Amino acid sequence: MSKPMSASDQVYRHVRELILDGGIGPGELITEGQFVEATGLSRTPVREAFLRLEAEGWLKLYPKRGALVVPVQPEEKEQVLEARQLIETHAMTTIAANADAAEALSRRLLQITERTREAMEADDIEAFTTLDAEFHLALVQSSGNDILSDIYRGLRDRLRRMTTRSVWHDKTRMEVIVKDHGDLAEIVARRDVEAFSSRLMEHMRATHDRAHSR
Amino acid sequence: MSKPMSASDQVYRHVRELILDGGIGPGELITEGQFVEATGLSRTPVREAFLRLEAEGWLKLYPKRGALVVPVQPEEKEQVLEARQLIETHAMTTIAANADAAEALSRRLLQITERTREAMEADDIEAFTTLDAEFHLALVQSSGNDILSDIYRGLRDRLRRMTTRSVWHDKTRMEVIVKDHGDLAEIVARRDVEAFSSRLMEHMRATHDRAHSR
DNA sequence: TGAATACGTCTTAGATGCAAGATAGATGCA
DNA sequence: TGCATCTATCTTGCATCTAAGACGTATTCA
Repeated sequence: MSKPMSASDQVYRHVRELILDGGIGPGELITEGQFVEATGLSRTPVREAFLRLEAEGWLKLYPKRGALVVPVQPEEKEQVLEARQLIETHAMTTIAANADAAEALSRRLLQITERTREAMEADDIEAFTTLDAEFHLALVQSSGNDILSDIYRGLRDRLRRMTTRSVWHDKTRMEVIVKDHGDLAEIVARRDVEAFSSRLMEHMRATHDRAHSR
Repeated sequence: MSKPMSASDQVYRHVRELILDGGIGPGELITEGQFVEATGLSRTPVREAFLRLEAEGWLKLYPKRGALVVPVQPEEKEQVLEARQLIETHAMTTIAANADAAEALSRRLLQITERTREAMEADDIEAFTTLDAEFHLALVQSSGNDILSDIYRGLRDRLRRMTTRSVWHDKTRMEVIVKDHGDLAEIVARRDVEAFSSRLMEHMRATHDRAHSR
């Protein structure tokens, strides 16, 4: 890996990972001191990491009090899902206008899906989640709009914090995900935007929103 | 105003404004020292501002060398416009599903447009641009998705750096903007998504993309 | 002349010092 | 006891210091 990995980068990733994986928990109040002790570094890099995390919306800094891990609003999941749906469907619309692109993408997606299935069979959760992300990102990226791709990545991170870990450990659920991805790839080949949109909606609901009521 | 306005906040806004208004120019290399001198503050707050600006994508920090004002990619404007179009149209789609909401929004938009016209006639550029932003944001916000609203705000800032200042000083152009907004508000009342989408596209092209060729 | 290298300067990464704001718990008073 | 206030402690905002990386330029050597 080609990483400079400065001290503040390390702290940044460390804290970020804790937040995303739920190791810290929304609403919790953390301090610089905690991580100075934990990492053995000085306050400067810890401070910089906190600043960055605040800029990205994970923390809210309260002067002389500490840093609050921004709580997840109840409506946030709905909104993130809506935004992801919007961007992915838009990408699909773009791609559907070009038969060659659609075919190439479909092949690529099937390939990723195949690797995802292998990861599942090998019980490699790490690889599975990475490939799941890769699938959706490949779709968005193939539309060629880097800005939307960046936004999409951000949305995915936000969702990650809200999705129960158990999802990625449930074999049945993993199978459903692989099947969904296969279906979606096939729909891409057919360039059927409508079908794609509704199938994607089901897929995301099933994955991230087990107890969807409305 | 309810602003804590810490030292680093000040530097942050100062530098950010310079970048957005073109006072610094893409591709330029700036250093902490410059702003330490300019502001009389110490390196710490300047550094924090730089960090924040990097996190938001305005600067790229090169270790031991300085901070590069991220250059605008030639395709970036296209992509930002596409993303804005996507989000605004999506908002319109949501709103069109609810007759009452559509009517309320339309009224609100006409109101803002009226104030915009007044600003134009009073030659108050500052107020004019603020109200222009308010118009579009009101539209997006009325769809109720805070996350999309935040994203939209970010897109607007990016665009600001790419839009010639002259746009906001050209009386003719200002008149066109006011007229466009009036049209859009009226289309919202009619709940005609298709018309809205194409009218919006024209509007944004005319405003931000004078020399659109493709 | 031309390439390698040594050196001086500029700039930042990170450590530390200091002072002030915020809070919780102790203390004093009615 | 109940309430106000005082104080010790915790935490951060900002300043400053050290050291090391990156470059440009001058110097040396062939």
